Order: sequence, then C-alpha cells, then structure tokens
Amino acid sequence: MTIGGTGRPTIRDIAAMAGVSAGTVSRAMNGQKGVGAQTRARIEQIIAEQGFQADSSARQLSTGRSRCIAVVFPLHASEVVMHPVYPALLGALGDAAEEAGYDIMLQTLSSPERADRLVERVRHRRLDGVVLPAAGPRDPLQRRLHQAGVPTVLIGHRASSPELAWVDCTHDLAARDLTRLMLDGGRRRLVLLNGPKRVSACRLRSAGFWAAVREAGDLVQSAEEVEVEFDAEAANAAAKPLLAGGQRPTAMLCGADIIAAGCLEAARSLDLSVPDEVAVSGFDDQSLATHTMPALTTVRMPLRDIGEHAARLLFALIDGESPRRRHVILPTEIVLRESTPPGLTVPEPAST
Amino acid sequence: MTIGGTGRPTIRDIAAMAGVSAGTVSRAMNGQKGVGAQTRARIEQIIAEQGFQADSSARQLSTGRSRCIAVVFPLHASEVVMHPVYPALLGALGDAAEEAGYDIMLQTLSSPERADRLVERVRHRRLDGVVLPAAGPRDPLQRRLHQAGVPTVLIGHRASSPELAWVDCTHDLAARDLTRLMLDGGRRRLVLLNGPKRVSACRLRSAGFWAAVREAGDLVQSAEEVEVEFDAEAANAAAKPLLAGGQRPTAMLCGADIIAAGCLEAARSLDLSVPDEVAVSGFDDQSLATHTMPALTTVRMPLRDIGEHAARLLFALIDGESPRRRHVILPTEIVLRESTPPGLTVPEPAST
DNA sequence: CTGAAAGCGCTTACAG
DNA sequence: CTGAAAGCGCTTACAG
Repeated sequence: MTIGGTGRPTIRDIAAMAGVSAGTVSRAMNGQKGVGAQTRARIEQIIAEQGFQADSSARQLSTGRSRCIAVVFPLHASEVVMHPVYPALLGALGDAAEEAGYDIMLQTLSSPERADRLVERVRHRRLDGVVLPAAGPRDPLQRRLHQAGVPTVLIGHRASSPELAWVDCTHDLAARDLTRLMLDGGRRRLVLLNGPKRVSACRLRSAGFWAAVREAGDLVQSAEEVEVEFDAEAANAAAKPLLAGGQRPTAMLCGADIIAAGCLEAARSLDLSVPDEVAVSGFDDQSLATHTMPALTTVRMPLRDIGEHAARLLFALIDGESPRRRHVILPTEIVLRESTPPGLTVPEPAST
Repeated sequence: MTIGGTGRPTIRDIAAMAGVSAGTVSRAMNGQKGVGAQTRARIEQIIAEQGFQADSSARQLSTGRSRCIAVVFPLHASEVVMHPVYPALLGALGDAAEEAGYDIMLQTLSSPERADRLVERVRHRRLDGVVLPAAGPRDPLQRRLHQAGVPTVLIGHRASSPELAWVDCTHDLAARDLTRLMLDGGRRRLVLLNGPKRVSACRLRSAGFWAAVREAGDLVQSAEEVEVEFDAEAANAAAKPLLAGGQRPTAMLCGADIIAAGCLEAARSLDLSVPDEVAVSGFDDQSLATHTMPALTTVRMPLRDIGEHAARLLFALIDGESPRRRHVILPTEIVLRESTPPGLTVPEPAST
C-alpha cells in the first residue's frame, strides 16, 4: 500500500544512497556512538542534501516517545485565552518547547471524559508530559496523572503532594508588601477585594494581606476581605457599597486588574478621587492597567520565567531525571503607578 | 523490546478476547462495513470494558493521517498571545477542533527554518492541515503550503490566489459605516489613525474609510490617514501633533483599540474633551475598550465565527471535499460607547 | 564499526 | 463476513 505520491524519501532510501544499512543511518541521525567518522559524515551529507527528516509517527511507534507535551486547561480554549495570565504562560511554554524541540498541544478539559482521553493519550504516548497551568486544590486530574506516572508540572498551585512538581510565584509576599505600602502611604482602613478562593493564587494573596495587617498591629484601623469573581461588573457592584459606607476604606487592594478596573469605576461613580480619597491596586499587570484612569498600581508576575522553569522541569522529568528542585517560587514585582499614594518606595527584594 | 510496563492492551489482545482477528477488531473499531452484527457487538463490548483506545502513532503510521492540525503564527508564541485577536481566534479554533476530534498544535514561525520544519511536518503527516491566522500579502509560506498540497486556510487575509481558502470579516464596511457615523455626528475633519498596512485588515479599513469620505463629497472638510504600529505610546505620539494643530480633527478613527487608547491619552494631555471636541473610535473591542475614559466606541469582529468557519473549512479540505464556499466574509459589529457623539444609530446590516 | 532481523501497533488489499 | 499477511518507517538488541 503506497500512501502519498510525494515520493518522500525514507531512511532506507538514504541508506541506499550512502551504501549502508538503515540501522546505521538511524544511529548516525540520532547521534549515537558506534558509527565510523567517515560513514557518519557521508550520511549526514546526504541527509542534508535531501532535506531528510525522519517520520515522526514511525519514530514514535518504535521509541515510545512523541516529543510533544500538552498544556491543559480546565476550560474551553476560548475561555483560556481570555484569562489575564494563561495566554502569556502559554506563550512562554511555547517558546521553551520550541527551543527544546518539543511540540506543544493545547488541551482542554471542558468535559470530564476529556480527562480520560488525556490520560489515555499519555499512556499511548502521543504525549510525553503535561503542564497544568490552572491547577488548583482538589483537582482529581493531578492525582490521576501522578498515579499513571505521567511527567507533570503544575503552575500556580503549590500541590499538596510533595511528589508533584510545580512552579509558582510570590503572590503572598507581593500582597504583603503592597499592603505595607498602603500603610506607608498613610492608609489605615484596608479592604482586600480578592478573586475567588478556589484559585490558589488568591489564597496566597489573602495570606499576604492578613500577614501585613497582623504585623502592622494597631496601625490598622480596619481590614476586611471580600471575594468576587474576576469580572469588572461584579467588582464594581461589590465595591460600591463598601465605598459608599460611612467608614469608607482608604485603600482597596484588588486581587486582579480586572477587579481593580471595576473598583475604579465604582470610585468614579461615587466621585471619590483616586488615590487621594481611596487608593486602588490590582494584580497581574494586564495591558489594561496602563490605560485606566488613573493608571493602576499592580503586581507583575514573572510569567515568562514561570513558563520557562515549568518547561525545563517537565523536560527533565520526561528524560527520567529527578531534578533537585521540584518546587520553585519566583519573585513578583510591584509596579507603582498613579492609583496609589505618591512617593512610595517598593521594598528591597530582600524582603523575600 | 518492551516499552511500557503498563501492559496496555493492544488490538491483538482485544482480538484474542473476542476470538477474532486483529483485522476484524480494526474494522469494527473504525465503523467499517463488513463485520457481522454479533461480532461487532461483542467487540464493542470488550473495547468498552477494557477502555481500549488504539495507539495513535501506530494508526497514524498506517493511515497517514494524524488527526491533528496546526495553527501557525509568524511570531514567537509569547507575542501571539499578546495580540488583540489571536488568542480569541485560537480559542475558537481550539473549541472547533476539539468538537471534531482533532488535536490542535501551536506552531510558531520565529525563524525561517521553522517554515521548512512545518512543511516537513505536514509532509510527514504529523499534521493534517494548517490554519494561518496571521496571513498577509506576500507571505511565502502560503505558496509553499499550497504547492505542497497541504490543506490550508487563511484568516484575515483575502489571498491573492483564488485556490487558497480563507475567512475574513468586513473590516472595510465597518470602517465605512463608522466614518459615516462620525459624519452623522457632525464631524467634518477626519483622521484615520490606522495600524500598519502590512496587516491586511488595516488595508481594508483604509479602503472603507476612504470610500465613506469619497461618498460624502463636500461634507468632508478634511481627511487624512496616518499609519502607526499597534502601540499606545506610538499612537499617543502620532496623535498629539495632529490634535494640537490649528485645524484639529474632530474625529479620530483608530485602527485598533490600543491605538485609540494612545489617542485618548493624547487628547487628555491636551485637555481636549472626548467626544465633544474630538470623537475617537477603535477597532477590536478588546477588554480595555470598556475601561478607558470615556469607554471606547469600537468594532467587534466575529472571532468565534471566524474560527469556527475556518475550522470547518479546513476539516472539509482535509477530508478531500471541495467545499463550494472557499472564501467567506463574516459581518462585524459596531459597538457604540461614550467616545463618539451621542445619539448615533448603527446602520442596518443591510448596508452590507 | 556495521548489517540483518525483529518489532512497535495499527490498517487494508487480497483471498476465501 | 472474516482471517492471514504484508506493510507503514523507524529503532535496537544481537551477531559478527
């Protein structure tokens, strides 16, 4: 059965041209020992001339490795892509994969059966490993992947099981530092308008906020945490009553830029000036943070670094290595703009 | 050579259990004719019980089809993802692929050699087809793919070669309608602050703008087009001198929301009120359009539809069909907000 | 250092 | 309707 009329050369054709066996070509191609220098050179020549590339499915069938990883999200692809950080993560992972010669596949977990399919995929070695950029607590997939022995790395969730590899950043320290900055700026009544607690990052942000409050002791007149979805409308609705109250907060720390955007709108609708009457901060440093009025003080996560670390970790796992650092926490960066009191100074990263 | 200790069942195991040959299992699995109803039922039973799934590389090796498509961008993945429309497109394509049982691979064309690799990939049938969401004029890859007989669909570029399939939307009509609206709103001095002309969409927007200007005849006092990159800073810098001039424009139509954001900043820095003194519009309806001050009138592209159409077209091409409509143009939608004169009415889509 | 051969797990003419 | 066999294009012990 002949499939393509392309006449695409196979390893056997190359072997014939070089006057050697297919096995030798294979060994030469894969840089293995045990091929004479001369022979190797000749083979490489011919391969280059012919622009030959081994058929990946055949190689995969015999080696059991696909040189392909999946990035899996627990939502529809169209939702993923609307997320403030996933796209950037995907980009960083893509770059890293490309550099390492891996292909990268976008997987979606919109329905439960898809998780089965994913696991099957890996067991069938169509996939060498997976990264879960939207990992969270009590996510059954994590355990299944781990049990199936699938090389896996989590992003943004510090897994309960120490065996799972993950990379994350200092959401907690950033929130703590930001809270301190608000205090430095003379703000005494604080609100954390946080994103949903099912998101691990939001838990850490909460922890950081409360740590700072605790540390500041009597300095703090009031502190409160309110949870909303990542949505400007919802944030606006939640912020308005808080800001309209008698003892209105003088600083609103928001768990996301999009939440902060809603908060700014609430302030505007109440004719409160930002940052004079109420300071506002975000998280994520999305592009909108530069274009709000006033421009938003926020926290930038090292998404590119996170992606690169995650990729490297995964490739090491796939190669059967056991990397010494299976858990990495990368530093965030506070970006001071106009929505917070002027004259503040970001603490040294030594605070980390 | 035994690969995985998984003991994952093969088609032969299933055949043994069913007391038939592997060939019969294969035929049953793939829903082919010529398997007795009884046999088929028994086989399906066992397959279900065992949770058996055929190994995709083996299948691929013998059928020559991978059930995988690539979405290829001419930039680093990390850049793609920052783009106002690519992520949404990727999302829509991902959903459509998933539904059709295709995998979707993210391909990047950061270096020229990567194009070769891509073509090789398809010839090696690791990929069944490709979509180019960032197609533009004189892009050599298009021709190469076409010559290689690779099922391909372009997005956002109405290819010169009629053989290439593409899907696009009414950038031109939207720009024309928007320009007319500005005229309806009493604006007589118009500027199109367009994105770069290498982007096909921007050419169409330009065409629409000038068509409206031409049609309006003497009504228009002045009309000018200026080209900037998709960047708020650059737009700000370009807009400022225009707005500071004596005969300052009363409407600035921008080729992208991010350009409009820069333009709004320019207006603000000159203390010009929007929309009273100068109206501003964008393109894309990015999330930032809702959060600028004032909120931005813009054009929403049917990205989801575009993605779905592109996917369907591609799958048809892969299946060797020759779809009657190889070129589709989908309608855009003008979204009126606060940055344009109040009281306008969007023309009926009949204007299409 | 190199070749011949078996094997990876499917699919599909070809017989019957 | 079903089976036996060849083939997809590689890789890798096993000999030599």
